Amino acid sequence: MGHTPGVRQAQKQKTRQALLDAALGLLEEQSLSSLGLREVTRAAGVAPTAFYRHFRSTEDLGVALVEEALGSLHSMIRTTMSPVEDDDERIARAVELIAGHVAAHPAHVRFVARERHGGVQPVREAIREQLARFAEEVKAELATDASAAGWSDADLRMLAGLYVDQMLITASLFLETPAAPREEHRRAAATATRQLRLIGVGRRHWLD
Amino acid sequence: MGHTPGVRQAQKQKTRQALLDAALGLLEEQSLSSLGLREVTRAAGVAPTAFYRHFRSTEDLGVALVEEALGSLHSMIRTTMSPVEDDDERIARAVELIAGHVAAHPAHVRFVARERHGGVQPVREAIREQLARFAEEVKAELATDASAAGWSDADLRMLAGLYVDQMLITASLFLETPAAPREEHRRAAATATRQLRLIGVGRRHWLD
DNA sequence: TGTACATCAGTGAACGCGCGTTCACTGATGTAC
DNA sequence: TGTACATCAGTGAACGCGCGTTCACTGATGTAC
Repeated sequence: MGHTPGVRQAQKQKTRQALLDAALGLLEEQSLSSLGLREVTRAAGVAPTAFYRHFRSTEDLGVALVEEALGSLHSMIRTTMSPVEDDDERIARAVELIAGHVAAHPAHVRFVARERHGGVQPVREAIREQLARFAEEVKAELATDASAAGWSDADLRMLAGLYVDQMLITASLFLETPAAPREEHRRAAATATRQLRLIGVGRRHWLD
Repeated sequence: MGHTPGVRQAQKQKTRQALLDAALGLLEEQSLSSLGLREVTRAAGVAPTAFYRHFRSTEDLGVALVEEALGSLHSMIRTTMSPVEDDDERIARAVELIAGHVAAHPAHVRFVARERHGGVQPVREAIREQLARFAEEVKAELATDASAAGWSDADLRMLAGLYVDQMLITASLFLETPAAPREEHRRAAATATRQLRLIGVGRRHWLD
């Protein structure tokens, strides 16, 4: 491929992505703290020693996976949370959006759910930071809403945190309940909808 | 110790408990899926081969730990949830109760939070089953409450699930925020209180 | 454009180490009479 | 109570295996002139 500058870098990125993809696949059935370096390179089709050109350890790779996984969750949370939650139609759309995201990126969702409380401290910390950032954004959007008039800063923070947690709970629920058994999937969606509705009711009457 | 029957059995139980305790301690800083058999026996002070007299594998030990950990959570959930949640004083007591339980059994709480979505399927399943049982019990108690008149079965199930999830979220929050920095601990308690209050408000106006 | 040299992503052999599991055993505990 | 035998929780040696890490290397890519 001649003298084009960046070929080397592009190939390096490709290998790096192959390692991340291989690791994410392996993590569907185990935790990061038991993920082996050789296991990852074997699945990625490179020599074990190539790993060190990209990551210092599997922990380091885990932190990189957090960025990747929460990057994809990022857009979902914003879309889900930006409109008012109180309206039934909007709730239904939010639940569908979460279900769609889980169907599209099951491995990312599983990784975050698993490692949020997992055995690798730097990864837990990275997830905690990202989720705190999300909660901040949700809070900012809640604050612009008309129904937030009279809410204290702490109340808004609490509600934002509640929504972020609820979104993860809902995503986990869909993960445990794959689309295959349709009836179960519908029941999961119905439960998530009901829970968001109850939070919406509480929100509407918060200042009564 | 003479001819007293049961001495052998009692000593066996003692070793078994030593293995469980050692494992629980090691699991503060790693996941079950990376916990080693030799590691556990070393920490328990027995030969590696003694392990097999009690468990078939570390997975099997993990399932036993679920019983132990959720046995201790069991009583807490019942005490927390049995009275009406709407009253501020009751909410405050519930939050204190959770904080106290986390302070008393941090390793058990961490284990459940970690392995609920962890990499070991039989353990996830055992936790799922126990939490479903708790939710059933909470639902039954909610149903006896006067304020539950007019609630559908599905609504009660949803609310019970919401409370169980919320309790785990609160417990995790306290776990991440040890009592040491008093200010942080108070803020965690304040957040948990606010969230339960909002759920209570939603509950009171559910049938409006 | 061509040549000579530098860079560096990926290789493959080698290492020491701790792992899970097997096996025959030991000796305290339990049981039969 | 005493004796002879059975049970079985815990032992310790041994095994083959895959692990993470090191090292000197190779050869394609990049750069200087």
